[in-house]
Amino acid sequence: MPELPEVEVVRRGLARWVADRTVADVDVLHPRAVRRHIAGADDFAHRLKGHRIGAPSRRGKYLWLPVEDTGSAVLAHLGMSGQLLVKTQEAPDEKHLRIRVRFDDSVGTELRFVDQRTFGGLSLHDTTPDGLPDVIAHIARDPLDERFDADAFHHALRRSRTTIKRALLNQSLISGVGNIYADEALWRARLHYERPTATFTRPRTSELLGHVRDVMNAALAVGGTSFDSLYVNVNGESGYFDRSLDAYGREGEPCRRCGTPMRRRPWMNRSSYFCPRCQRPPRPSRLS
DNA sequence: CAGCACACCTGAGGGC
DNA sequence: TGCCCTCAGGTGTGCT
Repeated sequence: MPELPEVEVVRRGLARWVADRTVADVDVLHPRAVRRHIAGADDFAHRLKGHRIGAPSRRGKYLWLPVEDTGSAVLAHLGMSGQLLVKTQEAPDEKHLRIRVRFDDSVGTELRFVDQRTFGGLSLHDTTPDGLPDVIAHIARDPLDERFDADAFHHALRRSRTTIKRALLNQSLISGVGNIYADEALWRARLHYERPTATFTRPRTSELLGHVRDVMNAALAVGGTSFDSLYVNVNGESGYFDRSLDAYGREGEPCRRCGTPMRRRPWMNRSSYFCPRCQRPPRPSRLS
């Protein structure tokens, strides 16, 4: 599942292989891939055709490509299985090819949006004065953004009657963290996923944020190393990062700190992985 | 209004 | 062999 580091590597690939090229033609092969573009597939294609693509940006798991001279941008979310691939025009279509973008140049490559489970998609939106697509104005800055507001995040934790993993996955408080990196950061911070946030001290919040950044930077470092070689990461063919995970998916395997078998618990229609010894559950609270 | 459940998808994998 | 069930999970929506 693409989370922030994966999306950032895709963004870098787009900056290298797609920015500054002019769109010749767009094929939407599956309507669901543009479902967030309310005006429909034909409108999406028409509004891109003939326009030059600017430098890609990212916030959390969203990335966008400015469409020059239009005040709009192509917003992309990869969902759970989406990939943005740069392929030669001769390459055979992928089984789950949803959108193809051809360019008006002689480079010989095209941009493809491929998505098996169709949770992701592309859409065109007006941009706010600071260049952000209007529909993601509610998405918080991510922890790798130098303007991420750690104080605001901490105060939101204090204010909320929620638990820490819910807060980490709440993209309006902190963006870019998904189920995998949430479990990883909580394991590193020795925090149980159901710990209430209202009592977090500032040092505890800071330490957790540090672990979130560390685990993301580690993934980014791995993904960033091979990104120059080909289109390896922008096309995702080698899969997502070879993550060396300490918590996620390790049910029954020994905790890498204390050796206690890791556990998996159903949680919000997904799973939480944790060490029952390092990450003690909070005492039941009478606060409702 | 905050918090939470649920719909949306498809393919892999396990049980029988 | 094949059918059915479960699981994977980010986001927007709608309900309490």
